[in-house]
Amino acid sequence: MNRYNPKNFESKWQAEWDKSGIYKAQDNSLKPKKYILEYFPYPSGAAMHVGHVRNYAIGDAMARFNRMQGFEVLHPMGWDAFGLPAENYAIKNKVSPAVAIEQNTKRFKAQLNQMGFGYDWSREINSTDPKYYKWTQWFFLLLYKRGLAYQQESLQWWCPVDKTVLANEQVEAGLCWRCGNQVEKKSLKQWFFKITDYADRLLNDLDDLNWSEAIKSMQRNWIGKSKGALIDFKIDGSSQKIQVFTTRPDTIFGATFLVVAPEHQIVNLITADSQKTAVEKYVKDTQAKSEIERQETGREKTGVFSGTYAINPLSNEKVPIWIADYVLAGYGTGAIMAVPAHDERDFEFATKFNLEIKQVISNDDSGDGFTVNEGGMVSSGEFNGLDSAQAREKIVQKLAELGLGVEKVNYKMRDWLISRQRYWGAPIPIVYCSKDGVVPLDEKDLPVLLPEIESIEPSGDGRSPLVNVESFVNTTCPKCGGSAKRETDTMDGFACSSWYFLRFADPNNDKMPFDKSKADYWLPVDEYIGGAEHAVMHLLYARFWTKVMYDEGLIDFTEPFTTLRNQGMILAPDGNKMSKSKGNTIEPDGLIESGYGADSIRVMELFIGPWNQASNWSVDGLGGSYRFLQRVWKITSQYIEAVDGDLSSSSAQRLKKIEHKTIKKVTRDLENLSFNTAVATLMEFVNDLYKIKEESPIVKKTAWDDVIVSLLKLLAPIAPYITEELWHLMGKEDSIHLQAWSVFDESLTQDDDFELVIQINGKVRQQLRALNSLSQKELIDLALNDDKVKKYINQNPVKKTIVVPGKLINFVV
RNA sequence: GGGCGAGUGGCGGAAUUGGUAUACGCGAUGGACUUAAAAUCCAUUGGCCUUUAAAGCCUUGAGGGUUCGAGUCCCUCCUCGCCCACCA
Repeated sequence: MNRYNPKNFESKWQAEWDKSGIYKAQDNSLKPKKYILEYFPYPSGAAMHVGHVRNYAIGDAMARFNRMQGFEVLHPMGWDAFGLPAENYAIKNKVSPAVAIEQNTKRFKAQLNQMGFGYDWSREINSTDPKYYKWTQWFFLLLYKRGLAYQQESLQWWCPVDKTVLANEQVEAGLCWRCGNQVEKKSLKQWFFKITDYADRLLNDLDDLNWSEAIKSMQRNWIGKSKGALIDFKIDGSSQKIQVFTTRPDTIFGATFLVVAPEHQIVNLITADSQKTAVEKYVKDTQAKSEIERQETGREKTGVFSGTYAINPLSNEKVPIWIADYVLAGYGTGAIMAVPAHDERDFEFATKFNLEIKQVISNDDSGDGFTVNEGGMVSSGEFNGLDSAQAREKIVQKLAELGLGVEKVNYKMRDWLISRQRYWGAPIPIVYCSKDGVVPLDEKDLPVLLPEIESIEPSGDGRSPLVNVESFVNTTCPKCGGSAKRETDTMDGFACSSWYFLRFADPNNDKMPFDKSKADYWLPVDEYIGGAEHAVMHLLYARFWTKVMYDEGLIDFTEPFTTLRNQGMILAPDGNKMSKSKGNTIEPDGLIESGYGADSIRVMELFIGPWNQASNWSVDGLGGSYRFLQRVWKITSQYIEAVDGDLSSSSAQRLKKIEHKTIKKVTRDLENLSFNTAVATLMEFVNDLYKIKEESPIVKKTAWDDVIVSLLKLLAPIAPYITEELWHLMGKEDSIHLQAWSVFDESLTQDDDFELVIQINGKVRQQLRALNSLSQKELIDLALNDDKVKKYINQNPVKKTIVVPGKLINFVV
């Protein structure tokens, strides 16, 4: 047989697997199902590098392992092709996005195929296909129908580089999540999805998900639920009032001033003439500050006195009203009651501007009192002596009686802004009629096709390039039949990815987005694999849509992804993130071309370290993976070519034993996603086989049959090509990937004896072989008769003897 | 500042319920094969330690504790990574 040369057979098997359709998932299977999904990729201009590949290598190993274990596996792939990355690539390269997407998907698909990933390509979807986005538009109408899509004019995040608005989730520390440039605020009329209606459910249902705590806490943090109260402060000498939100109504007697955000509408009203110039200047200065500046931490507090006072509703004290940008206009009511004695920020502000600081909670270890969170109420009138937690309720009760306060739950999460002033997205299925106003389209009018146009560059005037396409804009009103204009904004790409996992269950349905029975069979996704970067975007949106679909009765489950797996990043050998701009990407294509083959890369991706930890790519390490596969090739071909003969029964027994031990260990490792140790175990297995072969040469059709079959099967999920090739060289029929997983016999994994470790005072001093059948007393006698042990005990009396059966003895002397 | 996670050889990393620390791989060194190289195969490879051997001692970020026994459990501290960050 030839030497191991992956070039000789990898593309052959790709074609063969494709032809025989071995990865097709059956909708009506009697087997238990397993839906394994990797995030569907953006087919951007940059090809996939070995970092991206890891994601798919993990999913593919899981899919193959589960298939061999008897599950009906759905492992599909598609393209998240709408959105800025694809569009920007198209603009930069002066091609139409549609053409760019076609080229890039082709390239990505070829890369996935050459890596040997087993997808059910009969279910391939593309979010830019009208057959797909028809249903994305259908979901828009569903949300509209359910009162969850609405239009509103307000200040929005605007990216001046990408020339579109962005959702809250898509702005990271004042920067656009896509291009990394500073965003601005711009007032525009926009479409929103009312995700805030689902805030509580999105929060509560997290508890039962098998997701990492990191991602769950990111979502909890993002939803940002806090319980508190709305409290009205009358403005002194006016009938007007200021409403504040606080989580600590118990501290109200310590509220020595109010602070309102500079953007608050009431600012003009409360500004006294004497302070007019100062306030106007402050408000203007604030506007000039970038979002980044405003969000800088450790920044010194700034603010200005309005010149007016409010009345504390319980203490009836006159408290000054200040204007400061440390209060955010968009959260709560945009105004706070400041309690400097018990809030660090208020304390800092009060100290700087010499405002009164009044302690209202104290406890025994309180010191100066300013750090006390909970304790007994002081200086709080009738509430003195109460515990702060109790006072919280009593005070809200009292305020409610006075008609000045009410309990309130607040969320940091805002509604999801989904309009984009860009060309490359699914058109929003809405028309504006001079007679009927805003009119949603009928389902029969879907899809609203995205017209092919020449200039797709956004103008930056807050309108999408589609406004210039008259044939698109001018239409008729579905209600009155009169002339109407289409909405020209397109939907956020995240709308497309909020339901794609359902489409895979029924990808070619042209009557419905999916058939309910198919969705209920395949969904929820059992294993969802991808990076952590989607924690508060895609993963929150998809959960929201799923709940809406459940409420509409389209599906019977409320969470889309039962288990979420965030794989660790593969970094460049220098430890940096791989990126095209840094020029440090390593693509699989070249490695395959130079002879390593896809299997070596796959072994390396999984062997490099725990699947959920970041690792640096190593070219030397890849050589090690290749050598391992070569040894597998060699030992298998020696077995195939061997001449029949005899094998000593002790060698046969040894083979059997290591085979079953290996099956046991690898099975457990794959169940636990411990791919790196599974590979290590297989390497040890092969090393052992070499040793045994050395002692007694391989003979055919004896103990070696099962051993080699098991070796190939155990390796198949990780290295599908070499195992398939060797499987067929052995003369086997069908694909190895459709075979049943090897099972181990527990009794065959047991040894007759074990290495007894003998410790004296906790230090290992001797190791002896001991039979499993020995009693504790016999073990102790065995140990005490050993010369070395005798030497260490040195005739001292043994105070204590600890025997761990099957493992060790510790003598305390 | 808050949350989550992690610190083990020259490097990536391994270690069921506390029970032989350093599996497996890389790198390195020596050897076999070869005219030579590559490839392959074999051996060695935590530190004190410098040629070998024996013996000993030390070693899982630092310090303490529990225990017959701690990488693993508890306390204090240090460092790094990721996420969030003036959310009242």
